[in-house]
Amino acid sequence: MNDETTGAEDSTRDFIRDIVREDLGAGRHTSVVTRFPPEPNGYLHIGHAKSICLNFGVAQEFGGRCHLRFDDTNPTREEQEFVEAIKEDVSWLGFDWGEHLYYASDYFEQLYQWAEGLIEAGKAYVDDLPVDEMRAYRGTLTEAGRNSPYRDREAAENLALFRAMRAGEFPDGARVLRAKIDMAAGNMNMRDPVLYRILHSPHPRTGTDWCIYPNYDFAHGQSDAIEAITHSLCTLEFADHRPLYEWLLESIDAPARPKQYEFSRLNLSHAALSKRRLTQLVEEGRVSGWDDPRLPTISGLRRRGVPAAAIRDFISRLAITKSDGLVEMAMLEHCIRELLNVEAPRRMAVLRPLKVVIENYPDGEGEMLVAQNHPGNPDMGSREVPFSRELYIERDDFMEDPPKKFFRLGPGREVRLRYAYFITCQEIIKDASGEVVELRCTYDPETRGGNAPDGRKVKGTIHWVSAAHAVGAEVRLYENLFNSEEPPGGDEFLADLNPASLETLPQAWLEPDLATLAPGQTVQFERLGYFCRDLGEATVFNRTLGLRDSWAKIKGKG
RNA sequence: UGGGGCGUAGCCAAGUGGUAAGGCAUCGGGUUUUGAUCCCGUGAUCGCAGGUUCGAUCCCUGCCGCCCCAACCA
Repeated sequence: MNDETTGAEDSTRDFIRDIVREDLGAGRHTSVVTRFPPEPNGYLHIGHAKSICLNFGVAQEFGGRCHLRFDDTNPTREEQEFVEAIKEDVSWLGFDWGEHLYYASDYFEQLYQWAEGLIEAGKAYVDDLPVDEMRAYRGTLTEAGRNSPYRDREAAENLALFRAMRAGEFPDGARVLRAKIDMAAGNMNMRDPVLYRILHSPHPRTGTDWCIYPNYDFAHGQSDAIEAITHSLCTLEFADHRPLYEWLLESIDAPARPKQYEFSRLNLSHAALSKRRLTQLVEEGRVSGWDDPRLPTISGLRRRGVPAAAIRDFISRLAITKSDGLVEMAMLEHCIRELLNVEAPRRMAVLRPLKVVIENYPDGEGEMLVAQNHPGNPDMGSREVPFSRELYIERDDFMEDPPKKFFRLGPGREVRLRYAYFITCQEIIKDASGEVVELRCTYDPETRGGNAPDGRKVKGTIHWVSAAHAVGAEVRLYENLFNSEEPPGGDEFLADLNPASLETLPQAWLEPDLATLAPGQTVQFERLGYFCRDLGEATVFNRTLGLRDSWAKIKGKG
């Protein structure tokens, strides 16, 4: 992988980097420490890439470090498989946490001790209210909540109860530990938030050691403090939690006082970027898995053939702000094409084959023609491509009754076969149903390589593959998974699924050189787009992205 | 009707009391053995209304709109 571009230039400026720069300059910190804190309950997607690039990027740029910390406080929905996938994805994106791999579960004992301290200080209490009751007591957005009848228990009783909770003396949901703050607070998060709940569920890392687990608010900030995180960067929806984050750090007399800053999350058009939706798509089998190439997951993009550098570049063009918007998929596509245009070697492949017989080319003979691996970059060298009497060309490159603006093959028309010869269509052969099944053409031996000695020009150049030498493959074409820029909410987003998001072409013909292409390697099929050999199925090629197609626009206009 | 956040071209955005960077998209044009690439060119009464000022997108006031919060999720 080419890691020349990290996507995080030193010139990058945004309000967070300004704060870091200012903090460092004022001597509030000697170095920056950030963290990327995923919950291992799903795969990472491109939205996470924004956070990863920000956190690791800031650390890199300011000579600090970034921790990878799993926020594994809910054993009922987290799995080891996700931990492994997340580590792989972060690494693949090009970031290194070094020795700094942590788990919130590593801090469970410390967290528990802090909770006892809170109880002793009269800042937390055990509440016996059932969930629905607690909800009713919480009030609404416009009405203050009421104090729980258990709110004024003595510290000693709370302590005994909390210890009994830990000892497993109560069933799930029987009691919780709550912070004692203010049931009338405008900020709902301050209305005596739950800190611990009973969950008789084995944890992937701590096994059955615990049956009470801290929730996000009592784990995140504390973990940040334990790791001496200086800048805790999260998305906007946590802004309301900041007062609680600070209240808790203050109340437990934390070993460090990290500061939380919020930025807007990434929204991408024509895609689903919420964990809930992605999980649903995967679990309901709407896609083939977390790494389905149509998904905006990191593993899906990788399988699709998108280079990590393109993702980093895309993220670097996004600004870190607090305004939430919807970034057009076209932006991502541009970054992918821009990178692949430079790096992808060129090859020829015919996706929807139409047979062509060169009548004046000697039967049973053949020759090797030289093709550039990248017309714009001679350093990438050239290769030889076999040519013979029978070829395949793209069906779209022939029209029986072509409009004036169509530059490709038609009855009596002459075109150039890329890196080969000029050919002229002499005859069309159709089957019983009238479908064109074969073209009989003649070639001009004088045009070998693609230029005519007499200086005559042709309007079009088309790609081809020698039938006898071609390698067969299945090619999968992908389109946006959703029709709408912004799929509707609820389960209605399923109705917006694009039925044409995957088109499988069972019998495509590739130039022989492609037989040796490594899995995951992306090349350009000339005039068609960027494709890569699938990471799993060797005979499958995935289309990363098509080339920009101005002909489609002309054609579309009629 | 409570709390928090945000409103600069179709999209992402920079910017600042002195009259609006850049990228993407779009639409024109040029080059081209990929209708690709590349190269040129193309768009803004800065949410609205008042006010302060010689002058406001930037300051003040009011209004409007959008997003988030009432899980023992994160």
